[in-house]
Amino acid sequence: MAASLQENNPLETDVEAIEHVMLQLGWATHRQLHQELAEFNLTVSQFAAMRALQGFDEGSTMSELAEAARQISATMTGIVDRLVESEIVTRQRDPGDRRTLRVSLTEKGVGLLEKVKEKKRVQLRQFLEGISPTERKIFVRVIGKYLDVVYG
Amino acid sequence: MAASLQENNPLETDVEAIEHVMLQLGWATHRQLHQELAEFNLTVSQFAAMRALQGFDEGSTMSELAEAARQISATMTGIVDRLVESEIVTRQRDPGDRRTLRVSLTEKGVGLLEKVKEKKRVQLRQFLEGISPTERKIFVRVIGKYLDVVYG
DNA sequence: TATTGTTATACTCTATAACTATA
DNA sequence: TATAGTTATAGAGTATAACAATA
Repeated sequence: MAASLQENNPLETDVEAIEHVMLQLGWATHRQLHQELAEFNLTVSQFAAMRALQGFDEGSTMSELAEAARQISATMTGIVDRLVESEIVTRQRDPGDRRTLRVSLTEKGVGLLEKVKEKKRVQLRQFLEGISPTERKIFVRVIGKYLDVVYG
Repeated sequence: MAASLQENNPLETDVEAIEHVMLQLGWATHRQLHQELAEFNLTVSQFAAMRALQGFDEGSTMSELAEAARQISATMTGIVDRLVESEIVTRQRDPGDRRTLRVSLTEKGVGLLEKVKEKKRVQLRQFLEGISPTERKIFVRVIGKYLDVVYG
């Protein structure tokens, strides 16, 4: 029955194929990144926070940062504690509203982030060289749509 | 300078675009899954272990399971402890070699895994309906190549 | 002695609830 | 009173190193 459903419904065949490949991708990506970041004494959550901070030129508040990195603020407090300890970010009171904190990447943080990203780019170049320009364009567009639908 | 490099080198432009989108995808996927699994009282690592167990009809040893789920065995011991506690898997001595353990999904475990996967399929169908069959085929093939290159 | 797996330890992440300081 | 953020607490994941049981 499942077989005949699939024969008559190519969408459903693709759903199963993509379900498997996306779950595989998600976990493999996470574990791989976890191990690569260990060489830099970083965790995946810390790296996500560092990436999120790139988007804020004037420094981010704790709440903005938590939202951008998909965490709650209590969790982000601990993550930033350790990034401050490692001198990767600074956390300073906003003079205008002393309840608010401004978190910014230090020079060291910016450099470290760039180093990690360059390492990832090496893998990506190898991957992209194996697919055609058309496939590349479609891939980027389709991943964008995936993000919209699943996390939009 | 970076701009002129990119103008003359479409590959490098794609590297930057895909670097961003893949890191975004990796973290968003992880956090989303973490939150969705909480409703089932599961963690992402437990779910990865459950998925890995599907591939073993006769039950998996701890070392096989650890490798399939990309963990070391000491970590897997703790994960399986909690899956046994929740009656999602069983862990039994192999009579032929009493050093070895055989881990298998219970009926409850199989059912729970199917429930989670069906929930993910609902999102996937919505996504796939928004892209053409050609794009789907390319997407599956390209993701497969990505997995080969990056985690090969 | 070699292999299979667990235990001990230390640290990080995570969510919830209660709390402090400032507005 | 409302807002921004931290602290306290409890549980889970992770790697390393030392250990026990079996072959």
